[in-house]
Amino acid sequence: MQITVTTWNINSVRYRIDLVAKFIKAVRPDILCLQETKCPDNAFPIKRFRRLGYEHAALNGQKGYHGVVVLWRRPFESKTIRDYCGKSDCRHIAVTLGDAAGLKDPITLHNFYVPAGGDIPDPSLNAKFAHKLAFLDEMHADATLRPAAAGRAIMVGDLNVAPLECDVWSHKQLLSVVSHTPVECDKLLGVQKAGGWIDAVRQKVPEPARLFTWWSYRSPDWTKSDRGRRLDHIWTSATLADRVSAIAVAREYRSAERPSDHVPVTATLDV
DNA sequence: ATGGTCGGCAACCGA
Repeated sequence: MQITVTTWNINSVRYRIDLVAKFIKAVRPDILCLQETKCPDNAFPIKRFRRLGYEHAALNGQKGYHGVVVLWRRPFESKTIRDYCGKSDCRHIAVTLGDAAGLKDPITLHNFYVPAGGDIPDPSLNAKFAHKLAFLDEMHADATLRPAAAGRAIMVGDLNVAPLECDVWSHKQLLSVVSHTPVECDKLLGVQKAGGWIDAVRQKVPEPARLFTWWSYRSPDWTKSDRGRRLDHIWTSATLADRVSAIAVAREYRSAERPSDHVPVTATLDV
């Protein structure tokens, strides 16, 4: 069975619902993972997604900030929400795809929204950066994020770290910019290594090819300078790594009317 | 070197 999985930081799902619908009609992903929905569960546009073909939704939203969701055309086996750093700020949701959807060997799918970390890359001066580092430490320590032991798994999301030199427009100029500082890059790669995760995107677009998924709202013309970063990720357990047949970064959505600052990233897998 | 732009929600927070 072939499935396509999309991850997209949508920066308000209600504000950009028509753009999401346009993407769905064009790409028709089986599973859609959104971050920064900024929408409490009781206000989520569930009917619109149902009309677009997604009968099943696993929601973890709140008012105003953060929020993640997984939408699927088929039923989930189970849904799990984990809180990190003692906060219930809607940055994680996991679902299991299994029997009910015709999958003999189940797959756990994690959808993350890692804290951005503020501007100052010093945890003693900036509580938001300290929170980001602690969040990555908890991910590292989380046994449920170790598919090497637990079986088939996919991890997607806005991880808010561009870990490789070719994940940013200028490695040197971003060394002290939050999202590409060595400490957070090391921690994210540590999470990856501890779980035996394979970076599915970099498997298809290997170093040193530059690849970005986010461009700041603050640059007046993002296409001219192309000063982007790869903050959005799709990882698979080693058992699924050779099942990834394609990766697509839908860059053109950054040029949409009223765009998100992130673009959709889609993986195609034979499961 | 600095400030630049978003969305939520109604003054700033978080990004």
